[in-house]
Amino acid sequence: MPRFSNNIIFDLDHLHSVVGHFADRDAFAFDVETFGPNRGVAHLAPVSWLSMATEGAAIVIPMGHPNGDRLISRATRKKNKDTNKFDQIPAVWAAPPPQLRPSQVWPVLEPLFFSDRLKIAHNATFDLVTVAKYFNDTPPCAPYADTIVQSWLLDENRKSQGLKEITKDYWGHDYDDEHVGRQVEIHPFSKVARYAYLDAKYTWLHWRRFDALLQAEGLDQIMGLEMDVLKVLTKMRLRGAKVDADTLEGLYSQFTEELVEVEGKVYGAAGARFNINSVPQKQKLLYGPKADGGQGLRPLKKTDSGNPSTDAESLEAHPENALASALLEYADVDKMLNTYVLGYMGEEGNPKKPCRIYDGRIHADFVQYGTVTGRFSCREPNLQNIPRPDTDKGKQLRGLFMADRGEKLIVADYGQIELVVLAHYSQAAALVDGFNNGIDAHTMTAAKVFGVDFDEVTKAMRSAAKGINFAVVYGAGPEKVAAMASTSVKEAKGFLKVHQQEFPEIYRFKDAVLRTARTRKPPHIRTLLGRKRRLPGLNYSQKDARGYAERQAVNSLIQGSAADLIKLAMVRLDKALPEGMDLLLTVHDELVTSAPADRADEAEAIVRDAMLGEGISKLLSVPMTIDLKVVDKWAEAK
DNA sequence: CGCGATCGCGCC
DNA sequence: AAAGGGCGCGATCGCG
Repeated sequence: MPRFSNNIIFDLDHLHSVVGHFADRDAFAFDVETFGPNRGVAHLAPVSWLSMATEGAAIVIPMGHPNGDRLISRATRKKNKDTNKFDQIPAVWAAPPPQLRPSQVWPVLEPLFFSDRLKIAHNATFDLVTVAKYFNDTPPCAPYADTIVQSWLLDENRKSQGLKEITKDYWGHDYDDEHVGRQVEIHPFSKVARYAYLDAKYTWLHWRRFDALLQAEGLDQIMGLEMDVLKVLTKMRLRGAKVDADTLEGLYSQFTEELVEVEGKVYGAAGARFNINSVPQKQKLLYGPKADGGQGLRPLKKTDSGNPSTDAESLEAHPENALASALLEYADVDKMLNTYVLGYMGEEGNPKKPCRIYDGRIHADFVQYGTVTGRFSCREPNLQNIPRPDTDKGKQLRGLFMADRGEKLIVADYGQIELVVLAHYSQAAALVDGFNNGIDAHTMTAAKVFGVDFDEVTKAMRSAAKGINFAVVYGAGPEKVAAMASTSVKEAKGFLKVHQQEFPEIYRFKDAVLRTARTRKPPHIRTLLGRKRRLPGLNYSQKDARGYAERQAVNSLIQGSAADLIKLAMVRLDKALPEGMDLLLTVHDELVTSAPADRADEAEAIVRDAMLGEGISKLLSVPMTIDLKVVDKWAEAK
């Protein structure tokens, strides 16, 4: 095989011989180029290029690229007389060279992609799910390595973990100034060939480099967990979560109607029509002098740029004002309709708002490298911020996510996972005792802070204690605690002082975390399973900047350890689930699994063991708990 | 017209 | 710069 020369495969004999060479190696990197309107939707995107690389060699396989290299007419913009907008006229290229067809290529690759060789990709879930459609919706099998996850474990604070960015940073090579990968089908053949080849080549080079760095930093264990997680995420993405499309249509009508009605209320109260979503206009109308048509209200707080805030908290401070109340109503309906209902349905003819439901299911992208703490993020759409079923609309929206016919959802979430982790690390006696005796953590905190028995804790006391516990985990000050407990700042200071007396171990723990973290180079914490969060700010000389880093450090240890635990639970669950049962969603401390209705009991036991069994519980000195419900709709849990 | 910043808000 | 940690997304607005 040639050394990293641009080796393009045009015929089956060549393909066979190349695949044979790759099969002789333990590991290879691969990358797909997709095209067409669904090029970014992994489970739909058709592949026009596959590139592969291993030690000293890389190849590209074109299979349907539409362009040759000779330019016939360049891209232009033309004014459309009807729409009065510019139409993009793409460049026209000479005919492409004859290429292998996908139906010829993939069967030859099958033995390699389903072998025990290590398959390496950058953002591997995308490539694996993309390739799956050529193999009966089955993704290539493990073992996997993902250079985007490696890059993230090595530097979680990096702005972008994209292949182009890290290649520039680590190798000093900027090879995609023309953004060829964004839309390969508008570029000439040779340019795309070179691009695809470099993607695979650098994926390989990054893997080698990162693998050594991860070992050197003691991050190989957590990388192992993440690669097990990757397999689970690939299955989740392929499966998707079923949504009730008919009910969704109904919600569209209902919310649209309601929005029009509330809009009328807003304009009535304002005395005129205006751009109802414009923050500057709302500021004028709410806080401007009455002489100018404003309401003359007193602002509660300011935005970052110094203007009076129009957020819900500010509007709620004026319950007697009709405009403020109407705007609150409007914002709620607007959010539900535009972010959720239309976010899933999409808008006809709006490429920025595509329909997210494909086969009756939403195939969200749980982003493994999406946070600095180790949690997942989720996008297109985000299924981790669906309204809770506490309100009518929340119930309706969460109720869209339902079990398939003849199936049930098993919804399980960890109880107070962050406080359990805090108890484990701090060994705060009161907290540990509370968890050992199955007492609600906020009630326990309230009893200690207010000096009463557990059964004497009132709602208000528990609510204040909840605020205090949040303050501990997030590092909030007395002002925030006061706001949460709706008391004075002075009283909140008192609460925090008593808390410190009753839970001294927590404060000693925090100090110890920071002391240790500061001595490391660079300053960082390590979570329960060894994940790093680097916090250079811990050594800043400026007090408030350092304080911010200190809050992040403590929170990252707790939040990141909780993330480690649920990731481990996901891997255990996926391994234990038999055919026909699937993990669908993961929401920080919650897992949603589907199973045949007549096997719900079996599924429940599997979920319980995955989340609480020996392999998990041994990691903490405090007992974990879960709240588990078997339901038809997600909204019915809780 | 595309892009980033800002504001605001849904979740854990 | 930041005294509540972590996200993604929609609408607006100003910039190039």
